[in-house]
Amino acid sequence: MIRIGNAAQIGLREVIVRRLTEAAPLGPATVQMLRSLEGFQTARPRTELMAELQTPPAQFLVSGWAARMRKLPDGRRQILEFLLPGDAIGLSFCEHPRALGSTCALSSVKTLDAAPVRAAMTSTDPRWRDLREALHGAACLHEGFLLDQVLRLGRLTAYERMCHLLLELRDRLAAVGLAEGGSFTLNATQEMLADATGLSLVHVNRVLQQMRRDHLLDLRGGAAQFLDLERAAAVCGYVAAPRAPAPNSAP
Amino acid sequence: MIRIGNAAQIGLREVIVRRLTEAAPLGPATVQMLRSLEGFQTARPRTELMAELQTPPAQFLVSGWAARMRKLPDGRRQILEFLLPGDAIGLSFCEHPRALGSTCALSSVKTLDAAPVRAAMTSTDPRWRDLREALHGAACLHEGFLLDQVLRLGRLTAYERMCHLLLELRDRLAAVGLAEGGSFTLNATQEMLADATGLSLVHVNRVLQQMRRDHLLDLRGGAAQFLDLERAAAVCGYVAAPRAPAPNSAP
DNA sequence: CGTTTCCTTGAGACACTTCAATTGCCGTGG
DNA sequence: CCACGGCAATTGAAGTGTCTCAAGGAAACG
Repeated sequence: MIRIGNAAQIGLREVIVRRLTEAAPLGPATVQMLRSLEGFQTARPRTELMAELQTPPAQFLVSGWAARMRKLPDGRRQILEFLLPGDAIGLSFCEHPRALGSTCALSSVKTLDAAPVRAAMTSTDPRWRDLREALHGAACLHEGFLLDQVLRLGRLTAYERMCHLLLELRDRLAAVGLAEGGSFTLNATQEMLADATGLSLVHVNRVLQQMRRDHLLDLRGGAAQFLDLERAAAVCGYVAAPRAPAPNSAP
Repeated sequence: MIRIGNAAQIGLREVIVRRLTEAAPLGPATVQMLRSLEGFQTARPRTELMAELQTPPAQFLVSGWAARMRKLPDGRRQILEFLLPGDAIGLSFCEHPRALGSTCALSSVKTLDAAPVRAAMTSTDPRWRDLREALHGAACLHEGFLLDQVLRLGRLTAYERMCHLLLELRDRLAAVGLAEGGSFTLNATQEMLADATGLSLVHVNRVLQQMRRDHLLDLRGGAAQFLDLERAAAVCGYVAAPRAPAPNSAP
């Protein structure tokens, strides 16, 4: 990790606000606080952001992709979950450092120090009540994604798995303004997709080609585009995570 | 669900105390409170304890096994996680009801109302600080089990998966005094094991037989017994979850 | 430009699934 | 008491989804 200068990176903070707003509404004071966070860092691809069992320095991922993963002694790897811009690293409500997997940068990554947010989270200051609610909500969404991952790996075919995963990534990116319709930037190699879906690299390649032939997904370089989101969702039984809790949604 | 009379079921509450104590030490007042919980209910096998997306009445599972699961329209099912005696149902820190899966009884099940615990959890009363810590710790363990499940489904072979899962179940049961050495009661059919490991029923049967032939696991009826816990752990790369946080363990 | 990383393709092997049928085990009811 | 039905465990045989091994091409990078 290398400290970088205070360049014009105000825009990067916006993903944090968007990410938390989808979990619960934020007051102006909180938004102001998030927008004034300081302490950027960068990390190169394939470097470890946070080792297993380590007490984590709280950070927000503001640019690039990362992943929590576990490795087996014989070299097998499993990506437990992807971390996208706006996601927190080491900011769980669990203060116990547990073997929750090591966190690695998948692409070039920028992070922002989240110490003030951690402080607000553990305090009982009524000023940050909205923030705590939002972090709570975000943790719930997070757990939902983990359950989706279990379902994918356990009961979906390779084709369905890939489709389901890419739809989830698209949704999460769209929530912070990083996807336009079916289009988004895929900051991961096919090998990483393999480690996430529990498939072999070769098979991932074949599945992606099949999706292309089916006119479901167009993927060239890092640019992914779903050609028909509804059909894609139908193919793999994908249901979007509940977003910003609509007021008065339930009677 | 049927209310049952106030029979002599004080012993059942003990699993709750044990389960929480392994996460964080509890003061006498808290133990007293847990031991005086009221409101037993029973549920028959294969009945739904809690529907998806529903606001849950907080409960403790005190006897029998349950599971959180998701179902696909075509009949495929995936068990997301097992719920064992001492585990909480609908007592997460997430108050948002989200599609976290429906909860079903796998065997005959007894539950205990946890409303007082939920109240203590959401309050800031310093009396229940230890309880909140323990619930926190339990939530961390819980997340760890979910990550283990992802690793199993993604990167372990059928044989390893089964071994890994059964070792986890043994450990969790041992933590509340329901396993003696390698022996424990398996409150699940082979079909349920299949739904948990993402395998077919037939293959589960064959894997279990192979484990028996390897003198790794003896399984007849509901009685399971690991013949060599260390060898079993080595076979599948199992590492036990960190238990009761040993005081002064880290410098 | 050379080197590395990533993607692509082919062919054979095997882990696991599906289908189908049998067995043993209860609890029920005649 | 035995016949019955349902559920769980077991077994066999055939099919297939996915993996491994091996190699070639294409793009990215210094």
